[in-house]
Amino acid sequence: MTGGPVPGKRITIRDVAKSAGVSYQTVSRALNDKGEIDTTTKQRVLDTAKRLGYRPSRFARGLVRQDSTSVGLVIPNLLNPYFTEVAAGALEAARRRDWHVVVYDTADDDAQELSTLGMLGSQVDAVVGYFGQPDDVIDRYTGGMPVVQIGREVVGSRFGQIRVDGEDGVRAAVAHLADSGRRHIGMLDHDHHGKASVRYTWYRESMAERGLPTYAGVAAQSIEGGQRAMAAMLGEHPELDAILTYNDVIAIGAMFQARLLGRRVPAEFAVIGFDGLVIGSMVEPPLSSVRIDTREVGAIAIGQVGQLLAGSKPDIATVKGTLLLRGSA
Amino acid sequence: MTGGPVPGKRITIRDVAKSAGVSYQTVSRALNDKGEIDTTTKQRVLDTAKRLGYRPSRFARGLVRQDSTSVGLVIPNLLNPYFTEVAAGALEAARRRDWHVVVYDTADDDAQELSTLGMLGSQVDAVVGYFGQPDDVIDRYTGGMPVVQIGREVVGSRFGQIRVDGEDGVRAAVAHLADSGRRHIGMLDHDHHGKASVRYTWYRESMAERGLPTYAGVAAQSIEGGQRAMAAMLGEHPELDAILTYNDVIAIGAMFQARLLGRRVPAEFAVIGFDGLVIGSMVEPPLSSVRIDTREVGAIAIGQVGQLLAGSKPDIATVKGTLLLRGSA
DNA sequence: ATCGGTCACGTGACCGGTCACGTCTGGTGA
DNA sequence: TCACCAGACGTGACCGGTCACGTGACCGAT
Repeated sequence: MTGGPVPGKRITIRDVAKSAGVSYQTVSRALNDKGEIDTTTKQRVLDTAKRLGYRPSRFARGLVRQDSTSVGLVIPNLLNPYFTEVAAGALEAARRRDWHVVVYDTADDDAQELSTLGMLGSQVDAVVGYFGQPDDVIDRYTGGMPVVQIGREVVGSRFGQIRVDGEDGVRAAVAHLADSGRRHIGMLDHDHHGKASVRYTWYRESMAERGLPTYAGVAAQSIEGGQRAMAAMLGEHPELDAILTYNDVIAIGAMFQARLLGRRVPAEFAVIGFDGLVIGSMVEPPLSSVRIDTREVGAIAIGQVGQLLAGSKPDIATVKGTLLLRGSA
Repeated sequence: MTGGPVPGKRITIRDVAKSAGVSYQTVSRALNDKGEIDTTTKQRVLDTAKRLGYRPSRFARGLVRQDSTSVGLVIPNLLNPYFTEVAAGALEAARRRDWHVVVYDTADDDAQELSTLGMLGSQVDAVVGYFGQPDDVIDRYTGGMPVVQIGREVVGSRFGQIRVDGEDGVRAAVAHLADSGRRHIGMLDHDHHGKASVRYTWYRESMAERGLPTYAGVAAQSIEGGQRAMAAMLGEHPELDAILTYNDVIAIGAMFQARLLGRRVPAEFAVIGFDGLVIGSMVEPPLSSVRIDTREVGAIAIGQVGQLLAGSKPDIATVKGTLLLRGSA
């Protein structure tokens, strides 16, 4: 009557069989609703299975009947809509091939990333994602599995790669700002690992071409992060009349903070983000941004997985960013 | 020299062994960096493995060494920030227990949901999520696995359950609107399966208590959906001076549309959403809402999984919604 | 009475790995 | 020279299921 699962040992199909007085095949039949089994026997088996707290092993089950391909999508932060938009794009593309996608959040944490990659090996057939670790580490942890990296600048690994090329977009953004009379254009980069992003490089080069001074700051990739960084930057450089940001999330926070500090946007202060998120059009004023086609990024990633699984190494794909003017600049 | 993976058959560890002229145990040693193997042999094995395109079976590997618990989180739509906030809460709680969480998006599609649940059985140890299917169907597809349902009104199944109780919050919202002189308060419900949500019931009862007329509309759960529904509703009932919505995403679209149609918010037209999303504070004006503690929902869900895995059935948990006034009402 | 067919169930093999142990080889000390 | 030992590798069992097939009981038909 007590029953209940025993802590130490796993309950197998054979335990159920023994307890119910049948062979394990009969248990399997009862569990999987196959025919060729007496109704009363089936019920008895089902009852003892429940009483014993039996749960089938996902591995043993998967070992026999091979499921469809499943792709792991590793993203640093579910709360950043950019990643969920990419994920949605990948989901959609995978759906067309009848693949499954499982999403993993690494919380922007290196240890989590490794732990995730480790378990990934026994969960999916291929991995797509944004990784912080160097290639060789990822290689070790994924153990030969197809891997597609998004937005990584390092080239020439065995992985599939998608480059996000926002150079023209950033140049256009700077041009737009300068042409509308802005002279003190800053940039809020990410604060990741303490090294500047390529986006910052694009900004600096564009500014240099025009002989404009640069103002650099870094922000945590959240709305609050953008707010704090904007407050600090405006405190230090009140003369600023425009800001570019590493991404839209930071931009939204920055714009919000700038308005809190009395700057009228876009009249006195212009904001241009990066990503072109949908929610950018809902803030006030609607956020201008260097837009990336997130859906396409996701779709390309899935496409590269297909090529890798088929055994060929795909070319590096490039997705270009384009300036999207909405209202904040 | 050609090598390459053969399409039809899976390459096993024994294929590699045969091709390298060793036993499969030696291959296993080489692959797993175990000792007791000659360096040159190891290299030779590694080379042939790569040449053959060998990839270890995730199932066979998992069968032997049992990995840590992993929980599947099934959500209808990654693009709705409410779900990603809940997911983030669950991720955080799972992280504390050293569990893994994999996120599945069902695209609000019944077939996808079933297909996902089916594969889930061989991927995770427990499932948490928002399901559209009736309990018995879910029961069949999950095959005895612990399941925690969020936001389902049907009670009394074998699953863990989390109820989102926004009744007081909705009542407070209606009270607030009525007290500030609104008389024509409508509600935009979801359009799912054609049946009204409990949130709508709460609205209707609150309105009835005050003897106010009700105005009902339905919206797809997206910003555009909210826009369209709001446009339709204002077309039909221009006298409306306030709107409640099924969730914040709809509310943001609705508010945006109301302003496009010339309504000043909150002066002439009040909007109150449901969820209390972070991005609600970034729109103009900041969105008032019946706030749900998404982080807590995620954490409770993981807690219930723990209880179910331990063999006990948790009580139904209830998370209350509270009125959060920000600016749109 | 014998045969064939169906039903309910059991037996063996297998999926693709890992682990414990056994075996073989070569080198070393007595 | 021989026993001993350690390193390198192979053999068998096993993980927990599913599937193809075999077996025995029971039934009606010939």
